[in-house]
Amino acid sequence: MAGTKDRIVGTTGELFRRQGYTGTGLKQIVAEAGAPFGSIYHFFPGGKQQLAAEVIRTSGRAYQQLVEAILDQAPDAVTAVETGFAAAAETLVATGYADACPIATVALEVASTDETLREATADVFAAWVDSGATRFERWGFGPADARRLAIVLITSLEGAFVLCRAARSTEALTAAASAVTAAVRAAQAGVSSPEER
Amino acid sequence: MAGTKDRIVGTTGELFRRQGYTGTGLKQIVAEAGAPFGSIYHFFPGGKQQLAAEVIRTSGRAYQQLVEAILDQAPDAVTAVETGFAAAAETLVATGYADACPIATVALEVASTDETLREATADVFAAWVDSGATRFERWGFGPADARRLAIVLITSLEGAFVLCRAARSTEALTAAASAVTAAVRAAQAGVSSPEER
DNA sequence: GTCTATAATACGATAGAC
DNA sequence: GTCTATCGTATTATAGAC
Repeated sequence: MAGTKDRIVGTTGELFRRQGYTGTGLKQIVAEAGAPFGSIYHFFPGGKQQLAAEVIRTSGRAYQQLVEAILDQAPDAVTAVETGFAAAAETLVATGYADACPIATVALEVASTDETLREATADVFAAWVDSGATRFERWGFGPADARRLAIVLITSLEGAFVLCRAARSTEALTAAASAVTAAVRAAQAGVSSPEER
Repeated sequence: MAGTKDRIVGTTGELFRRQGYTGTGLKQIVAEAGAPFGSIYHFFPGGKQQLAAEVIRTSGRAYQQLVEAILDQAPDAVTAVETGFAAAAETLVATGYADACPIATVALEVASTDETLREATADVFAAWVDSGATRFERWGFGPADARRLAIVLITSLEGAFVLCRAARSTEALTAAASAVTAAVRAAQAGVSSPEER
């Protein structure tokens, strides 16, 4: 089965991840999705922008669930972080450094050019932060630390993706993971400033 | 003065930072640079790709010197990190969340679509890492830790830029800074893996 | 070298037959 | 609801006058 609309959203998500928003044409989308051109404007009367908004939210939700599945298997925060970054590195290599964050490229493109789509990316990131914070709280951190660590986790992952895709190397993911675990351990020790040791 | 070529490169850099590579047209570039259209192909026979390659390397070098100037004023690594992230946040707010990393958007766009430009972005990031590593060595870290911390610094900055520009908030930069300082302090303590405590 | 006009093509979007 | 043909307008790139 797989309805035409879902097929359009799915392939658009893959194309956005590799080529970005402005770099992906509607013609290419329908060609790769095996859909007639008119279907886009039938399902998305708002055109490319409306399609993009739905793609951002859909792929953002899917990626969140993927990461949650990995994090929820880990017994503690440090293990979760290490497993998550290792999985990200594996995916990156397996896809020829193409499949990293599904919305980062689009997020940077639209941040200063399209307010509607910027809000869509902001909503996705906010949901990711909430999801991560919930898990850090489960692992015993207070609300403030949990939120901060969730942001650290996501920013480190996003930044590493940028360097890894450019350099075609996973080194940045390894380095970033070490910083996140350092931040986690510092919070576990109850200090976000130095002192003891 | 300011030669036509330099003016084209400069405005292209500003446009790339806000709109990305595919989102910026050559017509818009010459219009904003106050240059005739033909000048682009006079100075850059290779067209948009050659112009982009030069813009990536030029703006990458400029941003590196800007960051180095900030880092070199700090007495120690932690102060340098904190000052650097604070400066980035100030710039971000002052420019309406437009001026973050000059090449990140382009780097993600071309990573899987243009091998020539991907290499240009990779070279820039590599130079940044070397520059940062040199400074961490100056602050007393061994070569391996220095390189790792430099990568941590850059990835954290890049990732925070993504979230900050999307959310129009500097919270991610603050959180990211705390992780970098945690990583720096962990390296200072001589442990990058757990054990003692 | 500077600048303009234009070619060839791709874009997003629309109209309308089926 | 599916599909095609097409409309304007963008794009990159080129040719050629000055």
